[in-house]
Amino acid sequence: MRIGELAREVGTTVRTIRYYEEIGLLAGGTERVAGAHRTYTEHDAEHLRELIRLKELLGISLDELREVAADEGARALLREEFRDDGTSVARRRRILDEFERILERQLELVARRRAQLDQLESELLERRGRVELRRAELRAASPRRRT
Amino acid sequence: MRIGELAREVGTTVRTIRYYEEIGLLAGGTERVAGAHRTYTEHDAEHLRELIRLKELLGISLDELREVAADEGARALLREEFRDDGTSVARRRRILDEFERILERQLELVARRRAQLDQLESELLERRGRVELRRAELRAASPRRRT
DNA sequence: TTGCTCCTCACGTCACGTGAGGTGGC
DNA sequence: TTGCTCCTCACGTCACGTGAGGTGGC
Repeated sequence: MRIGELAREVGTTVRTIRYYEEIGLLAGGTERVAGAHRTYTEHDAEHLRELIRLKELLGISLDELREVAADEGARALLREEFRDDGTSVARRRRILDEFERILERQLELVARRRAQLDQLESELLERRGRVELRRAELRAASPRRRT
Repeated sequence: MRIGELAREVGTTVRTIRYYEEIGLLAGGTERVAGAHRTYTEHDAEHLRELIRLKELLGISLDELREVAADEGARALLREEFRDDGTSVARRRRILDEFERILERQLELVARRRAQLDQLESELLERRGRVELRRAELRAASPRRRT
């Protein structure tokens, strides 16, 4: 797939994808000679979608995102090692530990965001409650005639 | 309160506050002669805290935030009109309608964000579940000796 | 008077947007 | 060959960060 299709598929712009490649956040698809078209796989699309979602939802900078991306890259390597028949059980246990550590970190960021969102929502709901109260007072003080 | 204290209190920077004033998002506290110190009230602090929270949590641009701010400004005016003894009951009803419309709009943005966050979380949890599964498989295949 | 905080430019930076001018594949 | 999408500069923009040089209040 070419860069335009990738952008459409993950809901971003061509410029953003090129920029992420520029700052080393995204590998430039496969290696290519200067001026040649960039090509991407469905796997690249998954990866990018993931990054954009983390950035938008968790509100982290591209620098912080780079760390997450490094985690994801490491994850891919570890996954391969895990699958290799030659890998010892002890080593496999450590790989699983590492996977969990990465996931826990992301889950904690999600939890933190959710807590903030919950508080905002409860405040908005409380305000709406007060508006309803006023409305009830108005009804009690001067009921509207039925038509 | 002066700008430094305001910044500390709402968790932002002096520069950001000045910038928001520059683009007309924030009234510059009370009117002042050029070069004089800006002063703010606790009410200004509330307002700014609100704006920053909406921006960070809902991920909206300062342009969109300006609309919300306009809503908030309108709200302050309407609130005063509501309190005025001369305001008719019918008018008060319409003011309450307006308050609710504004709150509903913000609540919907919150709901949308929450849905996205929920999906991200469920995917992370599912991944963690798969890791746990692998771990169980390892234990079954080659149990670790008790020490 | 000394510190601290404030002020106004004004240039720098991050994360892209937006052409300009040119090349590559169905 | 015509369209479309792609390419590489490179300058513009948004939302601030970061000094430079100077003034104001406890």
